Amino acid sequence: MCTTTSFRVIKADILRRISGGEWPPGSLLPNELALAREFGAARATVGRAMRELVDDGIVERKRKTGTRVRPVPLRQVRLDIPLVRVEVEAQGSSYRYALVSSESVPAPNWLRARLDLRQGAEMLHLVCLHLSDGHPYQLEDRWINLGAVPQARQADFSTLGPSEWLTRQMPFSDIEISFSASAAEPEQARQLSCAVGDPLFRIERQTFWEGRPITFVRMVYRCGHRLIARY
Amino acid sequence: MCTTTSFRVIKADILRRISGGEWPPGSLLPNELALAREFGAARATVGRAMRELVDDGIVERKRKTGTRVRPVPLRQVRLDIPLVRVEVEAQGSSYRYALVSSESVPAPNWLRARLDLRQGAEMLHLVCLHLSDGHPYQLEDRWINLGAVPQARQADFSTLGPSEWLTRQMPFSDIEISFSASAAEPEQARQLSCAVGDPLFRIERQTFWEGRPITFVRMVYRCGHRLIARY
DNA sequence: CAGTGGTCTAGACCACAGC
DNA sequence: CTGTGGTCTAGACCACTGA
Repeated sequence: MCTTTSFRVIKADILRRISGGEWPPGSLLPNELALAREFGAARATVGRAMRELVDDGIVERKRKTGTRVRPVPLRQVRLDIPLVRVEVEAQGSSYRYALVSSESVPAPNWLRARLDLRQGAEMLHLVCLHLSDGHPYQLEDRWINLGAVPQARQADFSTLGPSEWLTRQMPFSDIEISFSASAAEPEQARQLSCAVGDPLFRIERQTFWEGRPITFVRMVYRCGHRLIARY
Repeated sequence: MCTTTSFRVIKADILRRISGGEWPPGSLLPNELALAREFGAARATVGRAMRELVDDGIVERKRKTGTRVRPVPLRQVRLDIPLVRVEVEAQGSSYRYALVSSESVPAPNWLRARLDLRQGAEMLHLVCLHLSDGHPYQLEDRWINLGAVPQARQADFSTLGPSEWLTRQMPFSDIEISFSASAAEPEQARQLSCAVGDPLFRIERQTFWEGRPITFVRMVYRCGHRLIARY
């Protein structure tokens, strides 16, 4: 007999019994103490298995009420947001970066509304192209709040992309990200070598640090791009 | 003095010291025992704080080597994949569902390639429309493998959507999901009340259970839809 | 080999939610 | 009030990995 019982074994066994119908959706599981006795483990070990099942969206726990199988399992994906360079290199392609334009301008109104900037806030506006094996891969339209990140004035974005630069400057920021589809504008079509109006996959991301708006970026990918995840 | 030290406090303090530059990216943290002494906590408590920091992509741990701040923090999003009905209702809108078409056909070649189906595999092909406040919200193009889910023959999809039906039948399956942009085809444009060629946000999802292909679904959203997440 | 994290245990106390 | 999960502790042993 196996004397040591891993929380993984317990988790897997509980999951098996849920999938197998022994504990159908909505039903109540035995309490921690009972399970600990059954598995011959300490209560903390069962607790850890349970905590992971909660994280995975399989069960819900409430004090006094006990542990229930979720009536409908919570499906969730964990998406890694890699740097474009890493993404391209992971596909076995060569990565190249090009700065298309760079200028310092007052924030346009649409951006002020989105980032809650004061009127006339000075922004560094960059357009960058990321290439995979020499072909356009992603077009990056980047706005950096110079009031919050003044050192961006001195940065050289001709060789290092602003994403990489920013993650080094402010590695731990709060982010809102959105995924959508948009039609290629003439300038985008030119940069990405596609037709005007082509459907492009778009990611927009705005970043805050201690409540202050740091940057807004709109990334459009070459035609046909997909973001894939498993769970 | 506070006698009980929560792992949350420890986690927050370590995070603060990392963000503040005390432990810059790439640097080595003190070992668990030293931190436990410093915080006046048990080693397991520090361990739990550390485990969460690993989950959050902030630090890396290796035995013998110790704990390091990740050179570039791993950015990751956790996306909930709700049922359309829940998604619509969460926005405070009324949800309505309509079955557009339903037929049983052999799997077309493109689908056989994607799901690794044998030739002639019989599929239930459904087209469904999900409405928000009476307006088209999402068009669902669903294929169900009748060889793996024969009970789908008897199911009534005129009132209950296939997504909800399937999550009840096989709640715990393996899923591959992809996000992309596509141009509205004539039929899609008609159903979604948009123009042919309009850029549409698209989610494709294929589901397996014990290695067998269960279903493939292609969901296109009304024009302008965004999927939003924070982290 | 020695140092680190990874896990388990037994017991304790606490916090919350139903009754 | 009582039963449940949530957390902490002190100690132990194990597993990996680098020197």
